[in-house]
Amino acid sequence: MDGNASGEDYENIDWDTEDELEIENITPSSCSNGVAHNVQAIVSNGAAVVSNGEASSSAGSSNSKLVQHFLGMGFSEEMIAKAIKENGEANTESILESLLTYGALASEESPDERNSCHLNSPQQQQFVDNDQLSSDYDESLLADLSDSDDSWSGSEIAETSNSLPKHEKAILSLANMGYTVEEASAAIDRCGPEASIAELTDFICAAQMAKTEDVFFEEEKPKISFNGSLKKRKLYELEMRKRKKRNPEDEEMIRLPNPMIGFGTPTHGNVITHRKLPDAAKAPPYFYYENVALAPKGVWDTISRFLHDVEPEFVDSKYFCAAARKRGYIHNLPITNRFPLLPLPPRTISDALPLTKRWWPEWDKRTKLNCLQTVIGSAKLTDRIRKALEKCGDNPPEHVQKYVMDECRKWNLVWVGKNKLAPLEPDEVEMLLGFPRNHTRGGGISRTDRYKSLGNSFQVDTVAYHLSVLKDIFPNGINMLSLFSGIGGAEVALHRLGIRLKNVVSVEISEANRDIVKSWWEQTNQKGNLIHFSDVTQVDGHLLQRLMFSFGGFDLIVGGSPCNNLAGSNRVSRDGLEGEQSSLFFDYFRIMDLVKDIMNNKKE
DNA sequence: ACTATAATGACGGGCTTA
DNA sequence: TAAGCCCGTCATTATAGT
Repeated sequence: MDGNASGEDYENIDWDTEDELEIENITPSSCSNGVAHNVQAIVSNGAAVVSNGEASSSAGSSNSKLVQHFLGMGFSEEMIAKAIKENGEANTESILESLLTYGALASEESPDERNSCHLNSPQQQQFVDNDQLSSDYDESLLADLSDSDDSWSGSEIAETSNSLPKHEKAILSLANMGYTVEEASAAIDRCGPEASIAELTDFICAAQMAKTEDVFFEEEKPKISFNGSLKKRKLYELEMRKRKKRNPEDEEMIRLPNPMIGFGTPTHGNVITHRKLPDAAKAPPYFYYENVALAPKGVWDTISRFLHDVEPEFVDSKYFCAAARKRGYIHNLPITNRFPLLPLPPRTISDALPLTKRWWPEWDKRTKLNCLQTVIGSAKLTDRIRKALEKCGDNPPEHVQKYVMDECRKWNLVWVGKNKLAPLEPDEVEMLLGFPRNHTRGGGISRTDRYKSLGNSFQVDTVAYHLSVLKDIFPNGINMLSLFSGIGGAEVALHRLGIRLKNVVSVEISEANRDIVKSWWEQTNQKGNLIHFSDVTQVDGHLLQRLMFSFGGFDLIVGGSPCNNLAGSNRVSRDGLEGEQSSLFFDYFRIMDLVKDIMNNKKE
C-alpha cells in the first residue's frame, strides 16, 4: 500500500494545492445552494491553518513532519516545541525521551503546568456565533443540530447516583469504563476534581502510552528503531500480562465468539438485543471502527480500551455473503431493529458464481470462499495444478486432491473448466464484497491495485446491517467523517441503505482510492458534498473545528485503520498495534476524541 | 534501447478450533 | 495434537510506454 505515514514522503505532500484542486473539482457540480461555497472556503482555510501550523513550528518541512509525528502520539504542541529545541531535530529518540520526562515531571509541578500535558485536549474550542453566515447555511446548521440533539436525547442516561461527591462519582465512572481505581484517582489528582470524564480519560491514555514507552526505553536504551519492532510488541505484551496479574478480574482478555455472528445477523436473527454502553461512549457522535478479528493477542483489548471500553462486535462476513471475512467492529450504535440490504447477496459459492458449478468436483467440499485478500494466485500456479490433475485422469488420488485443495483454500481458487482453476476476477470480488460492478475499474488503476484496494475494504452488506439503525435516527441524512475511507465501503453501505449523505469528509492516503470514491460519488448523483483529505495525521483540531462549524458537527465517524501489522498473512512486519501502519489507529482515536470534545464544548 | 509500471513468486507463524 | 486460517511484503522479472 502506498499508505505510509512515517516515510520520507511527507515532504511531497502539498496540502493546499491538492485539496483545493479536489474541492474545485467537486464544487462546480454541486454548489447550487451556497453551502458548497462555504465548504470550499472553509476547507481552504482549514488547509491554510494546517500549513500555518507547520510554519509556526519553524524550520521547514522536516521539522513539521517531526512535530506531526509527536502530535500523533498525543503530546501537546508546546511540549514538542520545547523538546525539539532542547534536543535538536535530528535525534527523535531523545526528543521522545524528553517528552516522556516532561510527562513524568509534570506531576510534581505547579498546577498551571498540569493541563499542558493533556492528550489532545483542544484549547477552548468553541463554536462562534454564526451571524455572518448565509441563511442557507444557517438553516442547514440548525437542522443538523436538531438532528443530532434529538437522536441523543432518547438514549439511556447516566445511572450514577447524585449523592456521591464529584470526584468519587468520577472514579466510579472511570472504573466502569475499565480503568483501575489507581489510574482514576491519579488522573483526578492531576486534572483536578472539576475535570470532565473526557479530560480524565485523555490523561489516563496518555499515561498508559507513556508507561508503555517507558518500559521500552528502560530495557532498550541504546539503539531503538522508531517503527515498532517485534521486541517492542513483546514488551507491550509483557506489560499487559503484568497489568493482568496486578488486577486479574479487571483485565479479561477479549475472546472471539463462535459462531462469529456479533449481536446477530439477518439469518441468525438478533441473538443479543441489548447491551450496556459505557457512559463515555454514549455521547455523540456515533462511531464505527473496524479491523481484523484475528489480530495478535492483546490488540483488541488495547483498541477497546482506547475507544471508551466498548466491547468489539466480531462478525464473520460469511454469514452475509459467500466469502469469509472475520472482523471486529467497535461502535456505539443501537443494535435493535437492524435490517439488511436487499436483495440478500448469495451466500454460497455456487449461488454467487453459478458458472463454476459445472466444473466443481465432488471432492471439493467448499461452499464458502476464504477471506478475500490483497493478492491473488498466479497463472503459473493454476497451470501447475492443471497439469497435475491432467496426469491422473478423472479420479485424482488422495495426495493430489490434498495438494489441490490446499492451494484452493490458500488462494481462493474457483473451478472454471475441466481441471481448470482460477483466482477470482476483480469484478467478482467487487460483487462478493457488496460493491457495484466496476466500482474499482478503470480510471487508471491497475489490476493488481484493484485487488489490493478491494482486499483492504469493508464487506458492504455486513457494515450496512450495522449502520441500518441510522436510517430512522437521521431521516434527513447524515454528516460523516470517514477515516481510512479506502474505496468507500461505508459510503456505499449508507447510500444503499437510502441514508442521504449530506457532507462526507473523507480521509484516504491513496490517490487511486480517492479517485474511485470521487467517481462513485458523481455516478450516483450525490447531492451532498464530498471533501477529501489524504493524511489522517494531518487532521487537527483547527481543521475539524472549521469543518464541523460549517455544517454543524458529525453524526457519524467511520474508519477501519490499517491492518498491515496485525494481519496473519503478514510474515514480514506483523508488529502489532505499534507497527508502522497499524499505529495509525491512534489517529482514529485522537480524531474521534477531538470531534467529541468540539461537539461537547459546543453544547455548553 | 531505455524507463516506468505491473505481475509474479518466495517468504512462516501465531492463534484458534476440532 | 493437528489442521486450518489469515484486509501481506519484498525483490525480481515481465510488460508496456516512450
